[in-house]
Amino acid sequence: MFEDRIHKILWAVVESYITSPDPVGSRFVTKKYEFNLSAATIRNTMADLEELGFLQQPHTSAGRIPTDKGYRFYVDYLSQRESAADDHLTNEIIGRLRVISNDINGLLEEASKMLSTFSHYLGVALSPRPEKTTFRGINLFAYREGSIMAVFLTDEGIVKNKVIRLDSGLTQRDLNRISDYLNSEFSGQTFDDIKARIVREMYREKILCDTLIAKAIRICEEAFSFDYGNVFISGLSEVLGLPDFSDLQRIKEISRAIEDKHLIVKLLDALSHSEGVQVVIGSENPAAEMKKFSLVLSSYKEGARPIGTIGIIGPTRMDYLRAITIVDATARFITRVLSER
Amino acid sequence: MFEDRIHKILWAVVESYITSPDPVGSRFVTKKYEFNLSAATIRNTMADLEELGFLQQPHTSAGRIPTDKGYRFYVDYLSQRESAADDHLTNEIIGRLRVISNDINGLLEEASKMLSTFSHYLGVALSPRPEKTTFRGINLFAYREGSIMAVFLTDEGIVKNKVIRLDSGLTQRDLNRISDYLNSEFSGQTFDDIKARIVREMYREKILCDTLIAKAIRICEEAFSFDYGNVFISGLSEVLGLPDFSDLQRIKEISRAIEDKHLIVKLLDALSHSEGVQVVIGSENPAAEMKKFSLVLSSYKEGARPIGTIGIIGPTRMDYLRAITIVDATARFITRVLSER
DNA sequence: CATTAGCACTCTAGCCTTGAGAGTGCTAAA
DNA sequence: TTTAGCACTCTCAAGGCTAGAGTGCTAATG
Repeated sequence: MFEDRIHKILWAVVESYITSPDPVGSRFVTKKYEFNLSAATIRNTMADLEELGFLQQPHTSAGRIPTDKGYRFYVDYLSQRESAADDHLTNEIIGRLRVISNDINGLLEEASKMLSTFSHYLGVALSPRPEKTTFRGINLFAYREGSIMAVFLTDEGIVKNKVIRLDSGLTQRDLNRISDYLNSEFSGQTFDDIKARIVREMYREKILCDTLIAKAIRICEEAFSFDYGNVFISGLSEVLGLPDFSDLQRIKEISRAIEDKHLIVKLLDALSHSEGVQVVIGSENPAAEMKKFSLVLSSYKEGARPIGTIGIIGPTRMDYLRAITIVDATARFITRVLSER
Repeated sequence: MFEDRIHKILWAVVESYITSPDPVGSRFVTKKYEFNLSAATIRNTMADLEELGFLQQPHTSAGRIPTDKGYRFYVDYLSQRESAADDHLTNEIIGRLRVISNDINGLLEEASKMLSTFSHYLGVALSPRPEKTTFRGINLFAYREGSIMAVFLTDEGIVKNKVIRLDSGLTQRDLNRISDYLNSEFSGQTFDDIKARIVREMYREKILCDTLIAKAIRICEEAFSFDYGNVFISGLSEVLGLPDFSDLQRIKEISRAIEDKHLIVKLLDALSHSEGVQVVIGSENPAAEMKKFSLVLSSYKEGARPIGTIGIIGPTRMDYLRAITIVDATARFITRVLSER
């Protein structure tokens, strides 16, 4: 498995600690893993590992626990060997998700619940990043005096609505004409593309000064500027059962993270660019509030384009193998559902 | 204020306990409230109150704390005297809410946050009960093979979308005709009314057997059957700071309540029928999971019709006066916003 | 020279005791 | 009817003690 003894032992310590939250001592290692070495030798090696920054002691004369660097070693090794596909687990997840999969937000909400029930950590699912989705249709309604309600539909099956303030006496007929125009013109393009085009068009129309079209474009300008999408976070009660969250301080930290959805969105958006499942361990985390938690993330795609992110948030002492399997299976499944039409 | 000494003392105990979470003893009452009675007398009265079920002792030789019945006495008295309008608080709430108030879901989400930040308890806001809202318009899109996406707009400014499975080769033109028909036919009616009418229509159309209309009605039937609306719950981190939630057990209870939004919806829906602010204390609560918490609720209305509910969830040891003021102000404000068009 | 056995040392967690403090209930006096 | 007094009860925090686990170092071993 490993060549160096030092790696074997580090691996053993991490694995053991992940399995049960007791600091692991030298004697324990000799018993559970058969290295044919005495406790004293293990002790020396573990002292080395501590000096190298892979392990630490909660206090003198307790066993050792991994540092973030230690977990990193463990996870990197996990990733190296071909992903140990736990087919049983994968199938179970897919089986449960298959039941619903009607509209995408429902699917994502269910996915976040699934992620949490299977992992016993927090499950997170971000709806597709608005600017990456493909425009399908728009409807405009005269909503109140001076306000228009715009309702979008995207290819991904997302419905978004937005109130636009506009001081103009547009009738419902005008609005219908505008929306017909927009639908024929922009349907099938991503919002990113559309925005770029609008900027060009605006310039042209300013010169032509066609009032209706000009107004239409003004509406677009507002309508197509999006805030973040939905975030689905589940599993708080799941997490509270964990030994890692037995003290109030940590509970407060995690619950603050849950309430501050904006932070989560930014974090996940920032991190999820690379291919496949990504693991962020404790202090590797860019956000200060998250430096005590680990993230396991993956993007789901439409075709080849990654459009959104799902993942798991848990303590650094996480069952990474299981978490990676779960996240991977879920992301793949969502990707498949999105391609199936 | 009260005539009977026994009431005076009960009031004092409840108020004192609400102010700070220490069981209140007889000596403490004599000092803080000037009854010109000795501790011994207070003691006797308190023993009486315990026998009557208004107070209880956590253990022999601790002070007394109110039972749910004790709180009920306190709240009933609060309601009797004309609602002590804390104008300052009311204005502050309204001022903060005024900023947004664009679409109703945004308003409700903000309202739930406001309820929690002002009260330091959980803030809850239910979006209007779907069947009570007024239908404004519908749009149908051919979504996938065998599926139709229906998007509704209500007078209240809510957008709802629903995927309808239908194995029929309806073109987008057909769908447009159907939605035009529905819009002209049903616009301005509540979903309750519409449902009733559909049943009648269905019967007629079955006989006439006009395929398009028949299909339209089939769509309606599915489209107008709603699940619950949105629920917005905020303030978990707020609540965790409270002395009432210093032990893990209670935290788990409340977090389970937050995750089980369905329960909250059912509970609030079931309770909010009467006029004005309503207070449900601990064991008065119909749901077993909620018997340790108190609710302060009020409906918001459109015109005269109550269409949704907001409220506060907190421990039974709650600052009821403040909570009532906050809930009342918020509900009134939402009602006003909904009328302002 | 790497490995191991042995041993003294350290630190925690749990348990018990102890004493202070708070509050009660009861009785007898005012 | 109210009050003063007093013995009693119970909790909570602090201190002390022990058992247990694990370490680091040293000297012996193959």
